Amino acid sequence: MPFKIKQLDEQELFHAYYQEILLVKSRNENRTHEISYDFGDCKICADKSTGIHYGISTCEPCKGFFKRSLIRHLEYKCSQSQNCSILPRKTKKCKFCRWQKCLKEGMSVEKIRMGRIPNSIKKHKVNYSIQTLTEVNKNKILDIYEFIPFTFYRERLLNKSDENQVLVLSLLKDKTYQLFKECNKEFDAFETRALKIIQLGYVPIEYERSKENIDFLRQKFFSFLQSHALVVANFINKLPGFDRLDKRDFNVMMRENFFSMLGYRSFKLFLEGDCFTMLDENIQLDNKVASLVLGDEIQRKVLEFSLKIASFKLTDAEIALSAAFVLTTFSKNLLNKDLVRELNEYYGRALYYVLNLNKRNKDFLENYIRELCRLPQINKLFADVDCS
DNA sequence: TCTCAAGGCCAC
DNA sequence: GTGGCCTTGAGA
Repeated sequence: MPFKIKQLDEQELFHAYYQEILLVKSRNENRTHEISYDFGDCKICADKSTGIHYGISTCEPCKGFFKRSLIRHLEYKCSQSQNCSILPRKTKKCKFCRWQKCLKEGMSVEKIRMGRIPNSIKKHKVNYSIQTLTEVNKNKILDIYEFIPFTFYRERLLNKSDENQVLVLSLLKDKTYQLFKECNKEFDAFETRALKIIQLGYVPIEYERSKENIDFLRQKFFSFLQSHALVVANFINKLPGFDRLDKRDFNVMMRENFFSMLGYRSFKLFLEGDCFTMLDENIQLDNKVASLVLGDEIQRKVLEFSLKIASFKLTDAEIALSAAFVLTTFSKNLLNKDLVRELNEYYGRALYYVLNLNKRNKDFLENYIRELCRLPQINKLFADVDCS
């Protein structure tokens, strides 16, 4: 998996590369050699990938399977519980689960891209001779960098190739975006609903300020927060590099960013001066409900802040990377601070890369960062609400 | 011109 | 039906 930030320590990694280089050397002595770009593992079955097929990195069999299934997938049925593992080089894979995994990983005919990938990204030409290799000193890792193919690991070790940085940041952006989208499907549906009812002429429902109503809504709000916790935990668990967090730090990260994450899930639902997040299929967490649940003052502050963030009209990729960046920026009481600092470096750069891609100007960046800095304060405001 | 993903073909 | 290999054609 090219997205894992660390599976081997640097010594192990260096050793692995060194062995690989010696193997390549024995096959290609004294000639110019091109090391092809490594597509990594097939996203469906973890076999060796042969390229980008229907939008994602897959092996030939999974490419063929997806192609055949475009017509046949309706016939597929799972005889187990629809969570069969899709293993490489096994012909008896469950077709239903394999097809579901193709969809989940993002295979689609809409993502078909013809033509070549720019050489600047895809290939790195290296010239070497026996002479050079025999001079390689195992203790001087820097000397060997010139022979290491472009990979995420090399980026981590080298931090000096512009081309590779773009590739890594782009992969990180895509993966984070995909994970966020996956976790936030429910809220995306709220957005569709919101746009529809705004078009029809939105009128908020009135709730009487009775103790009974407040208790009822608080209970709904609490259940809503429980399901939000599951979504955030799932998102954090799957983010590249975050699997290295231990349980304690994971909990700290969850606690210290719980409501910031709710914000990132729902900023797009702040429309027309109101909030269109749904506590369940019937109850909208609009301004009036929020006032009953949180109290007037907190509701007003949260609304003002959320409308401000909503006004930036962030793209989905910006939202996803901001969420990951915030998680690593505002988690303070951690044991493994170095790890989170390292993750913060990556996600911060990926976010900056996306903001640049979207041609965000200096004013935008300054204003956005200024608002981001208010997140811990808003988070605390929320956390102090007594929902009991 | 070259690269590479899509789709075709066919042995298994 | 699967998957390895080949041809085709888009695009850098």
